[in-house]
Amino acid sequence: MKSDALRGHLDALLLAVLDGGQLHGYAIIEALQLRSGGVLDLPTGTVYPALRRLETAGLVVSEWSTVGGRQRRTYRLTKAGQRSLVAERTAWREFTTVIDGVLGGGPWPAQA
Amino acid sequence: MKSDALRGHLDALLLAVLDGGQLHGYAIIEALQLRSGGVLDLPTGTVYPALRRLETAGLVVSEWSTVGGRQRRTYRLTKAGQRSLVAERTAWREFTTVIDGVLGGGPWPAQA
DNA sequence: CGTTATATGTAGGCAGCCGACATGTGGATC
DNA sequence: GATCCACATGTCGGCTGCCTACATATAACG
Repeated sequence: MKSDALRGHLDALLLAVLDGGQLHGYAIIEALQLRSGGVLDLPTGTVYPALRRLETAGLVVSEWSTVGGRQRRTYRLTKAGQRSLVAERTAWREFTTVIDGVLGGGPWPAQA
Repeated sequence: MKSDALRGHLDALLLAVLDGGQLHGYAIIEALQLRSGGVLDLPTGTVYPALRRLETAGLVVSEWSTVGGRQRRTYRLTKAGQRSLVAERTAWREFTTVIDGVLGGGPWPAQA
């Protein structure tokens, strides 16, 4: 899958995995791999800055902890983040409907 | 719909409308509006350069004509373009499947 | 004669994602 | 006890691609 396709949908993915419970960055990457059947393998250079952006936007909050001597920054959704996730899911559905409508139609899918 | 979402899918849209028959740039924009129910309103600054790119890539060819005193550049799919469209449709299906899998799952969609 | 619809095009900018790199711990292997 | 890998976080620079704004020209309508 060409990486450009992800553009603009990354936030939705991150919010979605965090909807299943709080996770730290590394675990988020693993969760995305698992949920996507191994297709999504997002680099840290993509995920970590994205999480910071979400936190700046108030959609997630983070908390440091130490597990087995290792530093972890655990993120969880805020109320605003949950609302945003709902909006993202709706936007995604609309988006796919529109693209499907254009791609799907054979010669011409009848207008209006 | 935020325009970033389109990233990486524009080529597929253009190829798809041209699959219904040859069209000139302006008509392509109108066709996309029509097929999307008015949601897609792509600016000329997006569509025209994209068509040039597709032509450079050998996926479409263009031909000038004059209709009612107005210059038109009409594009049509090449064999490579049709093949590319098939590939784009497949990629789109895989893409939506993956994202749906991540977004859709409630708390956890059962692994592997 | 001015405005709108038709029709094409370019240049510059911005945002998002990624590649490469840097840093540090813990456990296993040799 | 040294080395290597998995775990864990982070930054910076760059590329790519879409959009805004602008420029141009004809036809039709008022």
